[in-house]
Amino acid sequence: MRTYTKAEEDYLKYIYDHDLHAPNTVKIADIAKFFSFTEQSVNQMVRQLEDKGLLTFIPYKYITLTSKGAHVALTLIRAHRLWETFLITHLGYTWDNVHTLSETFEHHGDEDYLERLERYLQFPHVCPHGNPIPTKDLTLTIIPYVSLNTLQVGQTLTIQQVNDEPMLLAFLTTHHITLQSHITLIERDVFNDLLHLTSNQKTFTLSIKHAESIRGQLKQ
Amino acid sequence: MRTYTKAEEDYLKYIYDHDLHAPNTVKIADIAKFFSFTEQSVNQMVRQLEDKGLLTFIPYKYITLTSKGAHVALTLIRAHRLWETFLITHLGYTWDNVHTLSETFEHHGDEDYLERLERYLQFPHVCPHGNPIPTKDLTLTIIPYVSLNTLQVGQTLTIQQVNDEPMLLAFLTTHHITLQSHITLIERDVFNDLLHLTSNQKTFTLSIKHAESIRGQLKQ
DNA sequence: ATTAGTTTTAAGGCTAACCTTAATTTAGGA
DNA sequence: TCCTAAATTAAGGTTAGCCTTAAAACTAAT
Repeated sequence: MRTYTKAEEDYLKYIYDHDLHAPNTVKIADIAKFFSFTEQSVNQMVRQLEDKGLLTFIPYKYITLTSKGAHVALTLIRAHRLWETFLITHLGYTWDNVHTLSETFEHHGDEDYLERLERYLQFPHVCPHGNPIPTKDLTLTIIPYVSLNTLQVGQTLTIQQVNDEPMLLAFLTTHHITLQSHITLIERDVFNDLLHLTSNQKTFTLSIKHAESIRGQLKQ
Repeated sequence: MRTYTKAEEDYLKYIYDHDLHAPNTVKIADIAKFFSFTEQSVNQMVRQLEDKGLLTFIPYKYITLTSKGAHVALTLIRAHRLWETFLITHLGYTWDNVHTLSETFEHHGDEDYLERLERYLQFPHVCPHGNPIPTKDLTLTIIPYVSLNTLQVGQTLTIQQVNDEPMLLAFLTTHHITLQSHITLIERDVFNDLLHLTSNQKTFTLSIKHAESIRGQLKQ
C-alpha cells in the first residue's frame, strides 16, 4: 500500500518546503542539520531518492525534486491539510492539536479516498491554518502574504496564515489570536531578535523566528 | 503512538473472534493454521502476549484474552467499524470496498479521535454490514440472529448482518442483495455443501461456508 | 595554489519484529 | 500404560530500513 517509506517521504517533504522558500539552495548539509543525521547518511538517502527518480542532485550545487518527487510531496501536503480540515471542522479538534494525528494519517491510504474526502469537505482552498491545499492535479496556489516579521513599527497585520507548529499555535491560542486577528508592531528589539506586539489590547513578545511563521496582509 | 505491533494486534483479533464463536477452544494450532505460521512461531508470540498481560494460556487447554487483551481487540473492532461507517455513509464507499482502508486506519490513532468520530457519526449501533459497534466502554451487544445456513427448505431470511468479507460482499452486490433483502432456501445440496437460494425472483447458489457469514431473522 | 566547504566511498552496526527448522518434552485420553 | 496431539526449547535466519564512523576525494572561490 505504501509506495515510499516514511523516511523517504519525510526527506521529500523537507526538500519541497525548503525549495519553496529558497529555490535551488537545498544542500546535503541542510537536510542533515534539519534531521540531525550525518551528511553521509543523507548522501545515501539522496542517492536512493535519485535512483527512484524523485529528485535530481547536482553536487556542489543543489538538490531539487523532480516532478515525480514534487508529486509525492504535494500529495502528502494535500493529505495533511485535508485531514486537518476534517479533524477541525467536523471532529472538533483545535488548530493547535491536530498536527500529530494529521501527520499519522497523511502517510496512509490512496489518492481515491483523498478525492472523496476533498469532495466531502466541499473542496476547501485552505486548511484551518490558512495554508493552501493542493488540488487534485497538485497545483498549489501561493498567496503573496507578507510575514509578521516584515512589519514596520506602527503597522498592523491581519493574520491569514500560520505555519502548522503546535507550540506556536498553542501560544497564539492562549493570546486569543486566530486567523483574521490584527497584530500591531510596537517595537523591534534587534539585539534580542524579538518583536513587541499588540493584539486584543494586550502586549506580548515574539521571537523573529516565530514571527516568520505568521503571515497576512497589511492593514491600511 | 502505536502501543502494540500489527502482528500482535492481528493475533488478538483472531483470538477474540475465535473465542467469541467457540468459547474456550483457542489452541496454538488454530492460530498457526489461520495465519499459516508454524506452531513454534505462534507459541513464541503467545508467550509474548502473555508477558504483556494480554492473554492467558493454559497449556493443553486453551488460550483466552485477559480483559486487557479484550480491550485491545474490541478497540480495533470499534475503530474498524466506525471507519467503515464513515467511509460508506460520508465518503461514498460501498460495503464491498471499504475493508482494506478500514484495516489500515484501525491500527492508527488514539481513543480520543475515535470518540470524536463516534459522536460525529451520531453513535451508530451497527456498521454498514450490520455488525455491532463496541461502545466507548467496549461493550459489544450481540444480537441473536440466525445464520442463513440454519434455514429449512422453504423458509425465508431477512438479512441483518454480513461478515466483512470483500468477496462475499461483492457477490451479494452483483445479485442486488443488501441488508433487509429476503432470501429463501430452495434446496440444500448436502453432497456438495451448497445451498440453492432465491432472492429478487432469481435463483443462485452459495456454499455453506459463505452462508454462515450471513445472518438475520426468519420471516414468518 | 590553497583551503574550506562539500561530497563520496567503504564497511559495518543497529533496531524492530517476526518467522523457521530441528529436536524434545509433556499431558491427557483410550 | 501408551500413544498422539500439543507444547516447548534452542538456535538461527530474515526482512526492512536506516544510520554511523572513518577516511578520502573533490570543487569552487579566494
